[in-house]
Amino acid sequence: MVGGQADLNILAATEIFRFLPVETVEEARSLAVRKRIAKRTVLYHQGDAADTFYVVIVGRLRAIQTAPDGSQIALRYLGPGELAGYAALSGIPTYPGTVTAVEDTHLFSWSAHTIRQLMGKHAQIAINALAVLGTRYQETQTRLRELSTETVERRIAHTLMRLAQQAGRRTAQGIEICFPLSRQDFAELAGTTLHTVSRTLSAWEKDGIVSSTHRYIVIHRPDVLEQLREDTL
Amino acid sequence: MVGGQADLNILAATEIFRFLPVETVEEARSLAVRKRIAKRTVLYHQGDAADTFYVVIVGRLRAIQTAPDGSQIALRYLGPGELAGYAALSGIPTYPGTVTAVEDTHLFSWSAHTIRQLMGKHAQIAINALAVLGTRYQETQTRLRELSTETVERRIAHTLMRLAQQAGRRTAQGIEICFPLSRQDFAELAGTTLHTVSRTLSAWEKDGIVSSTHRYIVIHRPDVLEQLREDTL
DNA sequence: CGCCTTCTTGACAACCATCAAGATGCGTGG
DNA sequence: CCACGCATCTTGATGGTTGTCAAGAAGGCG
Repeated sequence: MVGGQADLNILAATEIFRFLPVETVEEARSLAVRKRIAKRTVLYHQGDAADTFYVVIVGRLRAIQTAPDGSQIALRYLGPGELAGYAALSGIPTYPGTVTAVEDTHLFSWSAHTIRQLMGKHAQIAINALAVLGTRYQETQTRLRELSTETVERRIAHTLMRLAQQAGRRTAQGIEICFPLSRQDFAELAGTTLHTVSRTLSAWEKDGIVSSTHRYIVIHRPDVLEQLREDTL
Repeated sequence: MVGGQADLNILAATEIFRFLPVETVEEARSLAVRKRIAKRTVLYHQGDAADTFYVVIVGRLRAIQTAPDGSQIALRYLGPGELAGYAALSGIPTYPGTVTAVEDTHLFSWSAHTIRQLMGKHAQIAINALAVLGTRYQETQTRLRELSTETVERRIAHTLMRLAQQAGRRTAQGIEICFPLSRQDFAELAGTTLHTVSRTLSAWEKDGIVSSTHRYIVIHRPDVLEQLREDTL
């Protein structure tokens, strides 16, 4: 389905197809289907049958979960090399969240059946997937604890540092979150409201810790945020 | 290390060694080490090197995560057939939480190295592990959303129903949570305080929805709780 | 039987969500 | 190129949910 040496190199660098013999990556590539989706379009909906598995090549996705009453939280942002649709890997029947594109995004995709067969044939793929899920699971557990025990300000600090780690770009000014993120989006990640996020970031901006211009945030003093996280309130 | 047909049957019924040829279960068993720990003792500590993987045979474990300031939440309760120490599976260097025994507990254990070799040799084990982690990950995401968007009462209802599903026993009176759980323990699961849990359960007890006697809870009217979960507040 | 853990209930206050209104700034179309 | 409109952001005022503090009751275990 997909050809070219470049694609091979790209796939070999993704979190799920790492550490594999070239011929295995080649096999995965030969079974993959390319897909492109435009900014703000939906990749799949919460509740849909989890029949496709994706790897992000270029762009960025946002996974959210919506409650019956309409309120929602952001589960995760996904960038190049990361996998989307873990439900298809795990054999979970329906997607637990909705995934939309934050930017124009290129993907590779496989049917759930295909990717599961690949894992059965090449255990390393399953082991890679396990590493990914383990890491995400751990991160979610930590968010749960933060949400449960910490004040909003510290949670916002945590959230920002996590974003920096996942999607930060070092610049002369500090670390920039390299995709557009509104106050509302940020609030859905931190488990609070856009108002509180706005107030907190304003306060930090006064102190020179961060600055933000139209949906892009730059962290000037990661050390101060780090300290905010650690200080026993 | 471990012998006996009974052990073989037990292992073949666990979530990680399901769907395997007998000889593979046999292989896993031959590499396992038995372990017993008494009520209230620690299996491993948060931050310890994740070098051992466990499967619960009899008893019950509690996984908690502690914040630097000492506050903690319950990540999960683990019963027979469930795995403990997923970090050792995923290649995460240290345990993200502390696991203690709620009751006297029998376990099988493998070194991280051994279990990872087993997965490399038998992809189905890795795929089983993936199913387990995927399910737990999804559950944690749901808890995160609940904690983020729902009122305490609804969260307590959710928590109780989840407990019923994971460790409930049908009786003439209703569904009983089949291990001792203090108000404090419950609060750490629901992400609130023991006071709020106490108040809420008292109110429900007045309405005949639940009853509780010394760390054991019985749900008389699961339907009412279910409705509480769904009603848009 | 007594101590200690667990549980209940009340009073209070703080944190943060909600409501409200205005300011800013980007994109689009004229 | 400019201006209008809409999305986004800021800031203030208010109130509710729920955590915190306090003290006593209940019940099990040694």
